[in-house]
Amino acid sequence: MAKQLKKIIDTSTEAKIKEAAKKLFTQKGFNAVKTREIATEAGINLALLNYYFRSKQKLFDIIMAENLISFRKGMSDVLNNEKGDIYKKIEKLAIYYIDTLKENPNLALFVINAIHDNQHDIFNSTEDSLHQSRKHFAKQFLKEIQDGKMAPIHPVHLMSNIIGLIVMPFLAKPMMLKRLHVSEKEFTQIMDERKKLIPIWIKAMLK
Amino acid sequence: MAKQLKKIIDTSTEAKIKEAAKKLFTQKGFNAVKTREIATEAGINLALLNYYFRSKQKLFDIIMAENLISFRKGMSDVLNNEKGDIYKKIEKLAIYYIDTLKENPNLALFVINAIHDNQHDIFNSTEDSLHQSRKHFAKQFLKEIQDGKMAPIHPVHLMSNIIGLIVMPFLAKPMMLKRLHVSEKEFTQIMDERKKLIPIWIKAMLK
DNA sequence: GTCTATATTCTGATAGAC
DNA sequence: GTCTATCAGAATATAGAC
Repeated sequence: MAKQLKKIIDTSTEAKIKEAAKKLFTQKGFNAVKTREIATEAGINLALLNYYFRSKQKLFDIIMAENLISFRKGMSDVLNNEKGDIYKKIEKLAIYYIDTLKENPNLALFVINAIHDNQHDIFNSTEDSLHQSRKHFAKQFLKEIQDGKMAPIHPVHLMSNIIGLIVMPFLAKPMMLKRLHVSEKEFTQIMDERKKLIPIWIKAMLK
Repeated sequence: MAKQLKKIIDTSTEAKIKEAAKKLFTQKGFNAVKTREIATEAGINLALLNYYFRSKQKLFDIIMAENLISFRKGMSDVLNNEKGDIYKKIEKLAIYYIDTLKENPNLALFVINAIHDNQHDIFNSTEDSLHQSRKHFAKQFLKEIQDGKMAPIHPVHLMSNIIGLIVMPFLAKPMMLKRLHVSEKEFTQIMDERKKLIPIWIKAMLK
């Protein structure tokens, strides 16, 4: 009880280290971040990092897990609980991820790198909720096709298109800003536009 | 003359190092790759790496440049030289990049990471050819909108959509294969399908 | 729990023999 | 050109005082 309360309002050293590590690891990846950097960013001594987390690797694993959970949470929530049709769900997905990535654009690259990193088997965690929600979404998808409302395409196409349209602008953001002479503020506005546009686009392209 | 011939048929130590470095750097990035690893992969001694390339950094810069050139070459060629309409160009782009990424799926992640890496200013090289070709493509794009053939959207939307649809499946490939139970062969087939589908999709969504 | 000082390992690079 | 041996510095991790 007291323990739980402590955790919630934790502004302790442990929390500070984790926060600093999260910021840096998400931004630059495992190898580019040095433990001294984390310590400085957290405003603590280097030795405390190992005192609380034993090793840099263990600290990273925790950050990795938390990032992935927050990245998946939206998908699980939307696909599972929303009663809407397939395009409504896509809109909810777009809203959730675009808002998340607006706050932390580096999260996209972090997750993509994690997907390619064989060291961490991030697909191991058999999250039943997410698995089930996907099944339901897949059913809706198949029904659309059977009813002749959607062109018969492979699920890989659908998923690639949804994820691609949502995530790619954030992955290519530095290029977009420089090459197309777009300001941060404009970029944010354009991303907000996409929340409405993406479901419309998906519907149009798969008709 | 003799020198040039030598370079073309080079299977020498220098070439072996470069090949090994290219493979590893493209796969894992600069920091994750250790010089000893490159030496082992190339089947040579560690000292030879510095003998031929002076430093790890210089070696990486060469690989980086070559990767970026091969990644841009397609864009420059297509946008510049092709006389087709905007959708024909998009199809040519899709064909070029999908074929390139089929051979080296890691290239996509490498370029994305390079885009985010402030250490290497990859936008500095003022390739006039590419710049000019973009201008022409931009004109075609604007004309489509003025003629009422295309919805009036920001260029960021268009570029995000084109790049997203082409590149995202390769970025998410490990996830796609595992989660959607797709084999390597199937994946390749699906990517080939996308060459024809992407221009059609873009046309449909932007009408 | 927190710090200073230090041990230990890793890593890029070089010297010098062949 | 290629190798072995080694250096110098960086980076992770720990010992031990407070």
